[in-house]
Amino acid sequence: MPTALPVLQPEDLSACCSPMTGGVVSDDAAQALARMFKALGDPTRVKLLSLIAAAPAGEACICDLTEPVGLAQPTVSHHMKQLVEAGLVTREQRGKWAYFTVVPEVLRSLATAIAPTA
Amino acid sequence: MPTALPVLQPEDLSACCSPMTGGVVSDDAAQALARMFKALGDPTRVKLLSLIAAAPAGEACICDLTEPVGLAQPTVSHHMKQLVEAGLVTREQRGKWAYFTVVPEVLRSLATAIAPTA
DNA sequence: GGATCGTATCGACAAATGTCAATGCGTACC
DNA sequence: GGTACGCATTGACATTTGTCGATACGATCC
Repeated sequence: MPTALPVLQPEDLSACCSPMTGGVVSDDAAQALARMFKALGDPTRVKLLSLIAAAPAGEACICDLTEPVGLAQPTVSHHMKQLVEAGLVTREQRGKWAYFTVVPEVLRSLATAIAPTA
Repeated sequence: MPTALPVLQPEDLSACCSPMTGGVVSDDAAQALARMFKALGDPTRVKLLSLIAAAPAGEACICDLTEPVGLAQPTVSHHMKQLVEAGLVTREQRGKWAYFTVVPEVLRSLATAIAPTA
């Protein structure tokens, strides 16, 4: 990363997530959308998101995720950082553990952005 | 690309596109989903998809796309190949021109896959 | 304070990605 | 046939990405 993009905030959704197929998107919107899609563009991260969503209280810590995806802890931590920076997941520190939760509004916005208008 | 993955077919959708957040996805589903998301994980390709969808008959040739995205013709061709291989777009040769069209069913499936169940 | 545990960061590395100039391949038109 | 045009492929390059071991940071517990 050249200059460390800021974490995407839910407030940015209005600027990005009108349907992609309902008219040419602006450069900024394309950038914001691509940022989120890129975060989902790795099988491990798709699985991580799915694991978190399916976890008991809709939240999971790194220790819950390492074994299911079969990767080393630093690698999982790295992937989670990507998901957080894309705004798809939030991170909350509780004691020694970091709990991750999906952000449904962002997923919903992404879904509407991708759904064809026709 | 190590071994040139086959082009994703719409028939594969059932295997991949149940909601990501409605239970842990299989490795195959994660792979298929990530493949499509990765194709959308570049601002240029988001814009290309948007341009095609917004084009007069819902179709566009490379020559229509080069100028709006401001990239060289081989680069645009390369990006289009990615979108086609991900199954998001189809390619049809008519005379000298190659016409590209979005595949609404695939976009719809992707949208439902990403939409939170809760 | 010291030990332990869960995460994050760093450094390194191979592999993949985005980009372009040059070139090849079909198709249309003369 | 020859020429022009649209597009794909190739080769090259810098950048980014996914991965891990080693290490650092913070919180908890003794």
